[in-house]
Amino acid sequence: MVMEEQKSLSFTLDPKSGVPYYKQVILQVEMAIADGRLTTGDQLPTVRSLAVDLKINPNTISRAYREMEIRGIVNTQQGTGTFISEKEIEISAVEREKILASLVRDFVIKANSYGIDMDQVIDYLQEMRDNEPLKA
Amino acid sequence: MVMEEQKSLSFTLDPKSGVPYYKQVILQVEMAIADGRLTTGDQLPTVRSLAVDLKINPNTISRAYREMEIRGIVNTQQGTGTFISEKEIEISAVEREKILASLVRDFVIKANSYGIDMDQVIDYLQEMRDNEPLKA
Amino acid sequence: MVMEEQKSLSFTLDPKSGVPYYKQVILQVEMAIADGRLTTGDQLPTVRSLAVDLKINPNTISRAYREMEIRGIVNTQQGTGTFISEKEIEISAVEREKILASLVRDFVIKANSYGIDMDQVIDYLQEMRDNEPLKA
Amino acid sequence: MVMEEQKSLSFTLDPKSGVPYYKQVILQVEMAIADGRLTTGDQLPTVRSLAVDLKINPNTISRAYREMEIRGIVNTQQGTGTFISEKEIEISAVEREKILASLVRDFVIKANSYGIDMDQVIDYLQEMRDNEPLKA
DNA sequence: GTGGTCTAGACCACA
DNA sequence: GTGGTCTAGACCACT
Repeated sequence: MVMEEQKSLSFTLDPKSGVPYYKQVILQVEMAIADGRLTTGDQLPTVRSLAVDLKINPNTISRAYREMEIRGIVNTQQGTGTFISEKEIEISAVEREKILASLVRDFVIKANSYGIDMDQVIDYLQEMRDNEPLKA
Repeated sequence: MVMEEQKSLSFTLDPKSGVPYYKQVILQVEMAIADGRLTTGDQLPTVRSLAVDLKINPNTISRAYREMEIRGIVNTQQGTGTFISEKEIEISAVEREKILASLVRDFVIKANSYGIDMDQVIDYLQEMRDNEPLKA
Repeated sequence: MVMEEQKSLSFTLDPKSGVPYYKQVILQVEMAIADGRLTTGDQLPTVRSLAVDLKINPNTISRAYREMEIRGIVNTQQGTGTFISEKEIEISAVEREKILASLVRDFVIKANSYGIDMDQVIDYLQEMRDNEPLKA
Repeated sequence: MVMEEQKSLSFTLDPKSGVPYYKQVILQVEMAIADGRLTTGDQLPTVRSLAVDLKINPNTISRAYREMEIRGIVNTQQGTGTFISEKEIEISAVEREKILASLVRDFVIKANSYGIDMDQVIDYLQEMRDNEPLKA
């Protein structure tokens, strides 16, 4: 029997990383969406509560949320909250294959600049996937 | 006869990463030294040629080289060029891991934004690897 | 002989309109692009200078510029300035016709809700166009 | 026989306009009164039906109606409905012009973002009008 | 010189 | 209660 690891959504900030706080928040939301911890309609923590949690200024959270709103990642309703928006992805398999190929090509070139080869990447990805929670 | 592994040196910049260009250049040089693609005495591209290659302002390359000079990573000889110095570059496993993680994370997020999930990405990469086993 | 009216780019704010300052700035940039006063590569006023001009806080200008950056309208380079980005619009005539039709349909419905008919709209548009500067 | 001009009453909301929903509703009622589509004694849609129509929270419609009640624009009779009161609505030419300008401006900007310029828009609209001269 | 990030705090608007 | 806007001012990073 396997422990059903429940990867809950919790935000953390690394002050030393050099990455701005608001970007760290965005990245964490994006990753949570990518691996299924957040999906369409889910509510994000309120600006104020997350600010308290992370011990930073509410404006900084606000900025992160606003930026995601502009990008269409989340949907904000005054007085109600901020929610993961519906992603309307309607592309054919062919199209998707094309996009994937182009993304991979760019990525390989970039990884190559850092001396990272595909085996490492694949291993890393598999590890990531295997640490995912069972989706509902 | 075995194909000798050809790890070529090539620079890439990601304008959207938020990482300043000059830092991206430094990082790539360091990684190349760390994994043997560059070694003591090797010449770096000239400021101008690299600037043309990357389509950015030569000043930015200059700054990267200057900073590496200060750190003792390279040696600049007026009128001759910039060369890798004797100093050993230590890039910890942790550091490598971080870079890898950040590259992969950005990639996964981007793929996800097109509705491509990790499984598809992994499948694609594996297929790619298996079909071109000898390509660097 | 006709006076060549030179519609210069000057920003103005209407505090009474209820439209947030940063949105007013964005709208004015967008309109300037739409009618040719601003085009690819043109530099916007610096954050600070525009703030002084409009007598508002630089952060507010910053916010407007940042939002346009995210939307891909402008391109920002640290230490250099903010520039109108190249619009890469590559759509076929057929596609464009489709989009236009759909935009117009939505617009007509909306205008209708406000009791505005097409004749008024057309007149208004023609007036707008005729006030444009001669493009270089 | 002449077609009687049919100015129908229909509500629309633009989520991206930044104008709160309740204000958009009020504005549209006011415009309808101003140009005769609604007149003293006419009944407005019920809160619920309009909320369903516009797919928004009934509270938002309530608020719009409440505010119009306060301003004396409408009369709410418990259990019966909401009716246009006797008060005259004066919407100045300036006000109308403003609304028209803002609608058209948003439309032009949007079209422009797809690479469609004003001339194309005007041509399209004129053609439309000329081909369907009798359509409301 | 340029823009970027963050804070602290005020006040407003929506539900 | 929610998020939105704006200010004032500090400090940092890039050219």
